[in-house]
Amino acid sequence: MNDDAMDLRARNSQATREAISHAALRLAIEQGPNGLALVRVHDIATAAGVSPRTYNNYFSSRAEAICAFQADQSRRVGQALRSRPADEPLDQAVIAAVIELYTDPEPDKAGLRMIMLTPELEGEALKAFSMAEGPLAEAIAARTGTDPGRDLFPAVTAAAVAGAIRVAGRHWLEPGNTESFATMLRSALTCILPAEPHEDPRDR
Amino acid sequence: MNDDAMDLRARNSQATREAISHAALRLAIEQGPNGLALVRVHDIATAAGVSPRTYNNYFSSRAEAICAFQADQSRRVGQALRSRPADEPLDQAVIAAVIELYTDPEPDKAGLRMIMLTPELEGEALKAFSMAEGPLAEAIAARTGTDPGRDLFPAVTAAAVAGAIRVAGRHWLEPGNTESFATMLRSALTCILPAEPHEDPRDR
DNA sequence: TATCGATATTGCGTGTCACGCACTATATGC
DNA sequence: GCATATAGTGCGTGACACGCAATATCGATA
Repeated sequence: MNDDAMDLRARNSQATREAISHAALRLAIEQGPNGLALVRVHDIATAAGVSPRTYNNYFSSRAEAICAFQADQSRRVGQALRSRPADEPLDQAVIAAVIELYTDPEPDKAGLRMIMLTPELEGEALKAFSMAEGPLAEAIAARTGTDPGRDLFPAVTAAAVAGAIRVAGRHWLEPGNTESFATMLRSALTCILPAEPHEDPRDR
Repeated sequence: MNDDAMDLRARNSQATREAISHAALRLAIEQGPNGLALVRVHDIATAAGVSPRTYNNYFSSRAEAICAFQADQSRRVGQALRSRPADEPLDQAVIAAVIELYTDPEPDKAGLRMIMLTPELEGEALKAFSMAEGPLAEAIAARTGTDPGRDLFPAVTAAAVAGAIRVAGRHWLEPGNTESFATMLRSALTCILPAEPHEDPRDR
């Protein structure tokens, strides 16, 4: 995660990756949610200062490049939860972690709008948000002491959290909306987070 | 939904749609999760008895055709919830509706495995499951008397339910697993369903 | 039942894309 | 400073999605 932790090659690689992804998102935003077809691979590559073939070494579709930032963000949720104090109740820890992660740099409304409101990006956007589920489920399992192999709670909760973030984003983008993103996230997450995992009566 | 409720033309349309989708899924299963590239559009069209161009009138990608059944299934969740008795508590109603819908015809394990375990299908599979969210959120809002414009509860719960179904499916597919799909669904849904919507302290 | 009109199906052409392969340039480690 | 692993690139290919226009087919109505 820290650039210092990576060797020089990996850092360069990461840099071009971000250059491509950033260029892709920027160009997509310029054309708006209905002009995605106008964003050609050649343009993205040129804007990022690489050849089209190189673009394709990093991403296997335009959608993937455009949504890469959201995907990376999602991947960090698990780690964010792990960095919360261990004695914090699960619900508060998750809420705090998510809010911190999604509002530390001012969230990019244009980018989120592009990703969530472009029909051709729907699948990739869902993939991006669902990237949080795996690591998050593990972090939840670690925190609650549940075995993710037997108990569905961690995976289900992780999926629910990812869904709540998505819904919060959607509502945040809605036209007449004055609330902050943090507020929307808290409202959404509160809907599905119990303080402790339920006892499943079927558990053995 | 009832065939009788549709125009004859619409019924034929639906029939070819299903023929194409069915052929696509069948061919995909034959090649397995790692041979999706071998399923050509031409093969799907031929197997369905239509021209390649016609296939493309119904679906705009192979992935969409393959996942169409799951998508249709998801679309029915809202209606299934509405058909539960009005005095049933929300959690029980949702659980009963989902189990009924997903186990009435014996669930197609091979199809589910194909859809959920094929990397190239991941985005489309997520889209398919998320198809449930819209109608389901409306049904939940209707049942709980909440205004989906102001309150995030219906949308968030719908997303959580869709996620829980997904996770249940994933676990159901896991190798050493003797439980029935219904059991997995109940376990998963129990993790995220409160009997009643929470009071959001921020509500006004 | 015969005819008309709407609609589904199809063929063709086009632009784009993803990717395998082989070659070159670059920089990393010794 | 040199050998070598790794990133970047050019070219060629196969497949795909889709617009357009012509045709076949079906369903309703008199």
